[in-house]
Amino acid sequence: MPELIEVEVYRQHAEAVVGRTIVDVPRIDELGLRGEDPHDVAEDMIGATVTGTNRRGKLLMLLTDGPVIGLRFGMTGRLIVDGDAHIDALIYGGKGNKDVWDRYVIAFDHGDLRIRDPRRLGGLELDPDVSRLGPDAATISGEQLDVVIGSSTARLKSRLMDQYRLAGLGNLLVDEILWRIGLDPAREARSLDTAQRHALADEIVATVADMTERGGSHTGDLQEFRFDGALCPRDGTPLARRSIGGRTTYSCPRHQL
DNA sequence: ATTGTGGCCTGCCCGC
DNA sequence: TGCGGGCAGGCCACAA
Repeated sequence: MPELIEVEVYRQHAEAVVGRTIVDVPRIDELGLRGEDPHDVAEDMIGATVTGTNRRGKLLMLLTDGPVIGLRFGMTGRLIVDGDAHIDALIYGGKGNKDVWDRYVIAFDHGDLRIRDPRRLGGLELDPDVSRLGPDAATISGEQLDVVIGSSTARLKSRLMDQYRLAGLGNLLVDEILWRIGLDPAREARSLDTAQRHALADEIVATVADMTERGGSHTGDLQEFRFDGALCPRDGTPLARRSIGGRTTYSCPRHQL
């Protein structure tokens, strides 16, 4: 579920643990450690005091006087601070909420922080290489997006979802943005002229801001029409459902060109 | 190098 | 009610 918007909310809630010291890592899911040894990772975290938080795209970081703790949420991860699960409205599937899905638990001198992730596609990485991520989509400028798109022959949607080029956009946000601005997700990225690239950057920023205000990535105007046979809420044309870049994609064949 | 594909995991929903 | 298939808002390794 989490795209940039949700992760930013997680970051704000994670601020509550600034100043606390890690005393234990009682649960750590080996699957999301990129091959690192769970015991070693836990040992490196214990004793560290959290000094702040940061976010780049969908990557949440806990800054400490030791390693930076990078947290990823995959498709279904949620952040729970001191037992309080925020963004309940965004719960994957609508209801599930079980302790056994707590894949990572970081215990502090008081309270704890956990990642509850049914599908185990999230992860934890110490000192993640943030420089490999593109600029954050929430504040992307026209000039920056011009670089992101460059002369790429990839499909526009794929380029916008490439976290190494532009960080933060997921499947839902990209579909919403391209629907709003009227661009075909399947067209070649490089086919956008300069004016279109600048307009698209503005649309990205505006859409992220709008959906943040509304309450999340799932609150877009297109969201409720993401099903087979739905009609475009703007012009009534049957929406196209395609797989682009391996992601299910909805678009309007009439006004997205 | 860039781009596209498949797979990882698990839970849920739909149709039989 | 039970079961199988398909699907899911992310990311990575790998192939062409």
